[in-house]
Amino acid sequence: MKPENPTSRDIADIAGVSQATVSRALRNSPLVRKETRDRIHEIARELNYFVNRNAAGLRTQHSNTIALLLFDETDSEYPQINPFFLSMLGDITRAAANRGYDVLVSLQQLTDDWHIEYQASHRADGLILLGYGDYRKYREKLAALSDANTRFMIWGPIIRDQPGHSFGCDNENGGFQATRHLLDLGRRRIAFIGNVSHGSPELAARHDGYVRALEQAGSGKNPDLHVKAENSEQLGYDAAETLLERGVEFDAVFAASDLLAIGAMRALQHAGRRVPEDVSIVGFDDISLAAHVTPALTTVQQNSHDASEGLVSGVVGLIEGKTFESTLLAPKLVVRESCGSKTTR
Amino acid sequence: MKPENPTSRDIADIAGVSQATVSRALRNSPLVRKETRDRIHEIARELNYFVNRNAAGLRTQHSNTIALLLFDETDSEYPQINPFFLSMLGDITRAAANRGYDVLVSLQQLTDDWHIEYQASHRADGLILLGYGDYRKYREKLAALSDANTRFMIWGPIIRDQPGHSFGCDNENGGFQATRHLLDLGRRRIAFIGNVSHGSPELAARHDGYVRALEQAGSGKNPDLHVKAENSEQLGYDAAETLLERGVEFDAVFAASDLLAIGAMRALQHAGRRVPEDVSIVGFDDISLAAHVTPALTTVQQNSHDASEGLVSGVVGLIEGKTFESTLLAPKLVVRESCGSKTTR
DNA sequence: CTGAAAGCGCTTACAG
DNA sequence: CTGAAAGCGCTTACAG
Repeated sequence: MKPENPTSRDIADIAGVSQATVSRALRNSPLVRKETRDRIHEIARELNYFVNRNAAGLRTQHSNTIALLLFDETDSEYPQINPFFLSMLGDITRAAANRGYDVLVSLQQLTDDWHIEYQASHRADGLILLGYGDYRKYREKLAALSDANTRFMIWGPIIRDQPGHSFGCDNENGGFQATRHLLDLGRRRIAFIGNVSHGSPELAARHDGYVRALEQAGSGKNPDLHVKAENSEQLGYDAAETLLERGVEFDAVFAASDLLAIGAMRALQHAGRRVPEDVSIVGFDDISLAAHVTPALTTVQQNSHDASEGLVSGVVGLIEGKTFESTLLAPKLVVRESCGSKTTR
Repeated sequence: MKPENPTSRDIADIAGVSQATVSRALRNSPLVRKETRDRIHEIARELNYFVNRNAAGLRTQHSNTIALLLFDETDSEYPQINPFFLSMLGDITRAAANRGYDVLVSLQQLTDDWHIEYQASHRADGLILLGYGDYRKYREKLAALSDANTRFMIWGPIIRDQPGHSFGCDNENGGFQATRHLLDLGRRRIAFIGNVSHGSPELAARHDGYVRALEQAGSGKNPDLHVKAENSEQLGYDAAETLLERGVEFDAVFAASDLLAIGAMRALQHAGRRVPEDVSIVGFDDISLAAHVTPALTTVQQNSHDASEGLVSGVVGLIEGKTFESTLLAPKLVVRESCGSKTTR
C-alpha cells in the first residue's frame, strides 16, 4: 500500500490524476483546481512524500544550495577555524534558509585546488568565500571562478581589479574609532600590531584609520610603535614581546584583530605591565572570547548578522541575475575594560 | 568550440566515442582502455567539465552528502550555537570529505518540525544530529526518522529504547575523574551544578560519576550541595549565587558544563571567593573559552576529533548497510589553574 | 484546469 | 573493450 520511496507517480495513481498535475499541485500552481491541489497535498503528507531534489535539480538546473567555502591557512593537522567565521556560519545558514537555500560547508586550504566545481557540478548555485587572505596570491583562482561564470561573494574588502564581488566592513573607520577612543582617553603613544602589507588589505585599512586618527590628533605615526604580525594569539604575544624588547615607550596598543590583542595582553601582563592602568588595549572583531578575557577586551565589532545577510542576499541576487552593489558595513566600537577610563591612572 | 556547460556528450563527440564510454572513463572504470580513459580525462579537464551531481544522484539514488542538524534550544532571535558543536563542525566536515561526502548544515529548533525530509528528498544520504537535548520530548520525532528508514547518528548517550544510533563519550567516567581530582586535592565539600533529570542523561551520567567518586572516598552526596541548572553561563552564575545564599559550606564546585563552570566562577569571584584558593572549580567539555578565563578552567575534555570521526564513520557505515556498534569515547581531564594544588591554601 | 510527451544528464545492464 | 538503450523522477511547453 504505502510505497517505500513514493514518487509523484504513486501520488498520481492514488489521486487518479496525471503525474504532471501532481507536480503542479505540489508546487502550488494556480493552474490546478484548489480541491485537486488539497487532495494531492493530503496524499503526499500521508505517504511521507518529498520531491526528489536530484530530479528537480536536474530538470530546473538549480540546486537551491549555496556552498560556503571556509579558508584555513593553518598547516596543523586539526586546524581551528577562525572563530569569527564560525560564528557567521549560523547567521549565514539562517539567512540562506529564509531564502529557501541550503548551505553546503566546505573547508578549503588556500594552497589546495579550490572546489570550484561546486557550481559546475550543479551541487550549488553560488558560493560564499570566507577567510581567504592575501588576495594577490589567489587572484588567479578568483579569476578562474569568474571565468567559469561562478556566482560568488567574498567576505572582505573591495579591491580594485579583484574578480568577483566583495562585501565587508569599513575597516578604515573601525581603525579610526579604535584609535580615536584611545586618544580620547589621553593615550598618546599608541602601538599598532598587525600586518600592513598590500596583500592584507583589511588590516591595512585598519592601519589607515589608525594613522588618520593620529594625524587628526596632531601627531604622526611612529614606526617604532608598529610590529607586524599575522593573525594568531601566539603571534600577538610575540609581537608585544618585540615591542617591549625595543625599549620604546607606549601607553596603548591597537591590535588589528582580537586574537592578536589577546595574545599581546597576555605578554604585557606576564611582563608585569598592568592592563589598562599601564597600557590600554583595543582589538578588532569582537569574537566571543573578547568579553571573557581579563580585563574584558574593548574591540571593534563587525556585526556578523548583518554581514551574513549581506553575503547571502548578495549571492542569491547574483543567482537571480541581479547585479550586486557593494556597500560597507559600519563597524561599532564595543567598550569594555581593557582601555580603562580617563582617570584610570 | 568550448561549450558553456559541457556534458558528457560534448566530451564524447570530441573524443569520438560514445557517451557511455565517457561516463565509464570518468569513473575510472577498468573496462575502458587506458589510452581512451586518459584522452577523455584530458578533454574533460580542458572543457572544465564536472559530472552533474543531480543527474548522477538521480541515477544512482545517492547524493554523497551528509546533513548535519544542529539543534538550538535558545529562543532568542539570533541564537548562539553551543561552541562545542561549532568546533565539531570543522572535524565533521573533514571526516566526511575524507570519505567523499559533502556536509549540508541545517539549524533546527527543537520545537520546529525537523527537516527529516533531507533524506526523503535525496538531498542527503544520512544525518548527524548534534545538540538535541531531552530525549523524552523528541522520542516521537526520532521514531519517525527511524520509521522513515533514515540513516542517522545522534551525538549523545546511549539510551535504552531510543530509536536510532548514538555515539558519545563516557560521561560517568568523566564525572568521576573530575570529582576524583578534587578529592585528591583535599577538597571534601564538593558542590554539583547541573540538571540531573531523566531527560538530560548526559548530565545525569556526569552526576553519577560524581556520586561514585564521593562514595569511593567514603562520603555520600549532600543534597544541599546540588544546584540544578540548564546549560548557560548566566544560569551557572545564578546557581553559584543560590549556593552562596544557602549558606552551606563548600570548597569545590563540579559544574556539568564549562559554560556553567565559567558562570559559577564569576559569581564566586564577584562574591569575594578566591578561585582556586577558597573554591576549586572543574567544568566539562573543554570549550575554547576554558583555557582563556582567569584562572584557566580545569575541565573534562571530549575529543571533538574522535567524536567527529565516530559520528561520520557511523553514518557512512549505516549508508553502506553496515550495522553500528556503539562504543564510548574516553574523556580526559585537562588540569589547568582553577583547582589549585594540594598546597594552594 | 488537465494530460501526454519531451528531456534534463547521467549510470549501467545487456549485447556484441 | 565499446555502444545502443533504458530509465532514474521530475518540470514545463504544448495542446486541448
